Amino acid sequence: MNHLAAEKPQHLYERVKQYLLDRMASGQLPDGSRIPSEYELMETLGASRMTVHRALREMSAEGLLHRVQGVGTFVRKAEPRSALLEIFDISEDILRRGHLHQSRVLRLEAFAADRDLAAQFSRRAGAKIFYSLIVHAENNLPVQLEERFVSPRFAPDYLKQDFTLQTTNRYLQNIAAPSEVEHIVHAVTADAQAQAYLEISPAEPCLLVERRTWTEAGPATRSRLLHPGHRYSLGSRYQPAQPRRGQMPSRD
Amino acid sequence: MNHLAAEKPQHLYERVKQYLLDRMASGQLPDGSRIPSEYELMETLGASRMTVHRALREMSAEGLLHRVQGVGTFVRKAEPRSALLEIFDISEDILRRGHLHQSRVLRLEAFAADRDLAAQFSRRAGAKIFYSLIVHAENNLPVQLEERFVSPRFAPDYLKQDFTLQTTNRYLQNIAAPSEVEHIVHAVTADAQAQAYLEISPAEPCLLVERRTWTEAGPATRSRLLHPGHRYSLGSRYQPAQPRRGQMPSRD
DNA sequence: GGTGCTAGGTTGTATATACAATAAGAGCGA
DNA sequence: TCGCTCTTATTGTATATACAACCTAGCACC
Repeated sequence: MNHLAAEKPQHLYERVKQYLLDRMASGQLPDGSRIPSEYELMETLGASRMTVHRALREMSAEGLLHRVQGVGTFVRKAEPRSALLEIFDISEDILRRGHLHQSRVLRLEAFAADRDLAAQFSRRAGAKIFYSLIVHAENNLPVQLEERFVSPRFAPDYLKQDFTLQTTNRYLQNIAAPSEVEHIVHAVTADAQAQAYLEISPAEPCLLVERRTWTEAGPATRSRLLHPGHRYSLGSRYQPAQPRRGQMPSRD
Repeated sequence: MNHLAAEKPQHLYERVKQYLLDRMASGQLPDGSRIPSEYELMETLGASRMTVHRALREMSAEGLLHRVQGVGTFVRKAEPRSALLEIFDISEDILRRGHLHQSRVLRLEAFAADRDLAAQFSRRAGAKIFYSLIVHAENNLPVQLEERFVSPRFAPDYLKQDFTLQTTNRYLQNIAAPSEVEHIVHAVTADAQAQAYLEISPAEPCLLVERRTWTEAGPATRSRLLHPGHRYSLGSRYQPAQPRRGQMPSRD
């Protein structure tokens, strides 16, 4: 548990990024302001221009900076492209609306993975994988069917938890933040059992969010979050930062 | 139609990318296969290793390739899905997969807005609003029905454009980047007409992305992007930035 | 047979250098 | 004042080089 925020990244170009992120966070480089030129950063940080350039180019691609050839590099308001899917803890979502959140744990068990599932967790067929199936309700109306596979290596005590008190998501986040996350959003129809759990009609289209996470040690979790289409949708709203004058060359 | 595809990228590292995309599209580099090493590409394409390396690193960051130090570089299967909130230009998405993109403009006209729509654009009922309805196809299969309302104040020449040559998205982006964007993702069933345009069955669940943009001058566009659920999904994959792990919300 | 070491191939990072492309401003002249 | 050119600052691309990190396969050794 790194209560110390400033663990130094290993690579130099990452330290350049970190340096700028820190200064942006501390307010020394506010939104829209111009940051030091590549040459200045080169001297300040003792890195070569190519290394500084790489760091800035990547931060530009990530939407954190905006660069204009011949002019300079500017701070762009952090683009919460992940706001839509980064957190995705259903209970927080519901509580934020001031509604009642309840979980019903339908299954919580270990089982032997078939070949496909085992392969996704980098195991041999038959390896033990934890499994949970939970219905989340908002004001007593089901809004999410959460099916989750968890690597025992990642969360050995998964089966001992009481997930009516704490969501799986929060529990797993507290073990270790993933180093990589993948989300895929589908529109599907639920199978008969899922329809029963969610108390919906057969014709109801559903949003299916497939979420997979990895840590440095390998695959950690795989989940399928099924939402009734008429009760739930995903949204985000944000302001991309813009340079004060002149229009930006569309895309960096 | 998409003469865009044949256009030679100007920069060398982009040509390296294009070379690989072409070979991936033509089947010479199937999903999962190993691509030539940096040294081999260096000799084949006459670029330096650093340039090849940059191209591969970027394609890896884009999710097109998978690289393992000490082993090699492999083609990662390109699923038909768009990066969730980053690009959202369907043609770029399709072309990036090396597929054929075609647009069919069904309607492109002005009409008098009813009260609700007018209110969204901060106008009085009866105000003139531009409207377009376009089907986008990937390899001759419809993948998106794009319905769009545009403020005449924002894009006065909207109706004069040929949107088979340039997507609405790209045209509007070139006018001015929005200062604010909102996305909402729903799961729905299409109405009869949309089913016909998308060539899907009545039971097929669809992803509906509602997108609204604003500029400093006020509301600019409002769109509804409808995707057949079995042909298209939205996805994102990323590595959370380092400082984010275990980070406490600015208490110091 | 197993174990450990080594060599070779591949990707990852860092640097110095060179030149190109772009934008803003200084200076100058009509 | 207007318009033009030149200079300067800054970012963008390309290359050669060096070394580090990592994986695999093969081989010697016990």
